[in-house]
Amino acid sequence: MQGLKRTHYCGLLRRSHVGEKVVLMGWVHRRRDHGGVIFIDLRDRTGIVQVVVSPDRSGEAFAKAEAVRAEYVLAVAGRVEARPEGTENRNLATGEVEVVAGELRVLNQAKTPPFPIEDGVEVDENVRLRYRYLDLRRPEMQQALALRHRAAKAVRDFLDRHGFWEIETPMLTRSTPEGARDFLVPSRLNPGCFYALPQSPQLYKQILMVAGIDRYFQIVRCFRDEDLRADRQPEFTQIDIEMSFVDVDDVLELMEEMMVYLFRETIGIALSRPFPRLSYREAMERFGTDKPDTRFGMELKDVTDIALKCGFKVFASAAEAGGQVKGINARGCGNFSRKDLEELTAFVANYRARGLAYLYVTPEGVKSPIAKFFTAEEIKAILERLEASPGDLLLFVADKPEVVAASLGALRLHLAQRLGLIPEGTFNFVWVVDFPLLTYDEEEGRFVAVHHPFTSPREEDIPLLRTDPGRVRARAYDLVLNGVEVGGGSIRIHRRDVQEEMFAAIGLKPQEAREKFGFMLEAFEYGTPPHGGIAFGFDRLVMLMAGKKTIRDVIAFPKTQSAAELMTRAPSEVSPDQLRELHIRVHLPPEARAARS
RNA sequence: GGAGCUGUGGUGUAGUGGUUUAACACACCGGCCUGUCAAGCCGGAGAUCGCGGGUUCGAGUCCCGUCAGCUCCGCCA
Repeated sequence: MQGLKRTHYCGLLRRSHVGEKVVLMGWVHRRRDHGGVIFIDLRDRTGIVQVVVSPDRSGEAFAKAEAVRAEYVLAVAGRVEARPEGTENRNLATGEVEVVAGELRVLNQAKTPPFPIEDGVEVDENVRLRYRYLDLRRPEMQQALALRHRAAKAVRDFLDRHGFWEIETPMLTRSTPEGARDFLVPSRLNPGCFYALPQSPQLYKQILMVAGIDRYFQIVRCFRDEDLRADRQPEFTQIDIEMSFVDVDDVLELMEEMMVYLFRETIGIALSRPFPRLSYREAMERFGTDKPDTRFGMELKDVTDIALKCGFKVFASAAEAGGQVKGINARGCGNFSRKDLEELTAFVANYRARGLAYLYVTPEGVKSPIAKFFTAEEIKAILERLEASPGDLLLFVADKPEVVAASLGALRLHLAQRLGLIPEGTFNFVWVVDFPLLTYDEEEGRFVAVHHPFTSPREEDIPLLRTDPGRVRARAYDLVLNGVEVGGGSIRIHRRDVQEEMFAAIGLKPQEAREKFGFMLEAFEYGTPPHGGIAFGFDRLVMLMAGKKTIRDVIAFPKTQSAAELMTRAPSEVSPDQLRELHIRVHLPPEARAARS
């Protein structure tokens, strides 16, 4: 830096610094050349301060400033002065002062950036990711990363204070059945064998409980080779936690405390405890999802009983076939057009709903093509059930329960967004508890674990494992924030016999179980404490705290939907030598081969 | 695997139900300018419209395919 040493950060200069000689280092945010005087907004991660370069103060600095361009890296030595009366800038934290340059050095030049380095830009994400180092210069991105850092720090501080040890677990692990697709890593020293990157440190953290660690946590990268979403990346970060000698309430209470601490320390939000709890069943019934957004109403209402006896065949037959008919009240949407309804119908079709029935509620009664199929009493009952009043629009789906829940649950969110019903800046936590332990997978033709195969069933439901697996309730819990699943965990099975029953219930033969999880079963024979834990999606938490819509905005170097990293252009092909060493031969399908050439 | 949206100078957009020098703003370059802070004024350069094919006398515009980004379904214990 040509002998200069930075004394202050740009964004932190205040009136109290007036008169001080300072040396600043930073990037040229903007240059305003008035011919006789040049203003340079100098930016570092703390913010911006105005540097004044005048030929009256330093002819040499002025000459250099004339050649300076956006994003040049400068060192500026000068004096902090109060801005002349009337030239203060209230939009700037440093707006009361300016630095009058005595000396200016260009530490580096810069090409013109491909997009402006400022907040609120709507640049193609392609371009942002390709030039991520420029994207990350934008103040809002830096604030997001700073928040992420503070959040991690708060979590570490809290857990440390509560006796948790942060212990690292392997990244090169064994591939296990169940769950997401694994990322595999070939082993050079063991030809034909592969490691898997961890989907989570699940097994290790339970083993740590067997090892008597008592309280463990880790802020840890996890990998799942599945398709991406706004809140899903192939590698993501979990706050992974496990505790011994605890039951559900112990975990939930401590984790609530942690959330309260986290939100207060990072974004100054006071959360109130305890967080509400909903059973899985109630969540599905009222919101059509196991991760309900409770920031607004418009809950699903069941009218299956009315539908069963009504003359509308679509409703009646769905109800008779063991399905459901449910509706939501889109309040004040009586002005929706034919076209609006077509759009909504297309929307629910995404969730395999075959149609969307509607009733306009007017002062004169209901208006709807299906109204004629209902008696006056039935209409009255429906209006009461949905708490309808004139001007409302009632929307119904009749189908299998899963389809009704998925489509109306999504429609509820969609309408709320469209109608602006979702209050910004509020944080509604809710625990969802009493998940089913198992669910039947049609494709696999067997029961699969809803959570994971180490989740403990409720004690009283253990006998059902053999007789009626679908009815077994799990000692599992999810933490949901504003409709986003931010965490989930369970009390684990700590007895070998129960674990074996569980494996049997998911159709894992004893021999397979021994092959895949033998180490675990063996460990469980050596004195395993009752234990349980939870893992939080750290990216999702930070996303919500930062008010972002995608976790990409709180990850320094995220991947695109096709799992590519546009800056380094990963993934890439590797050399034949590398493959040979790993004993791997690539066999591409014909269409991929065509695309390469 | 599937559905939808987007793709036009560096960036963001406009672009007639088909034909001219493809328009605008910002950025960029040059000039002027001593108090601006989205500085201002004057001038200039810069896009064959993601890519490929088709229809047509003629395609940024229509059709088909493909690629990329995004949102969603499936998938994600």
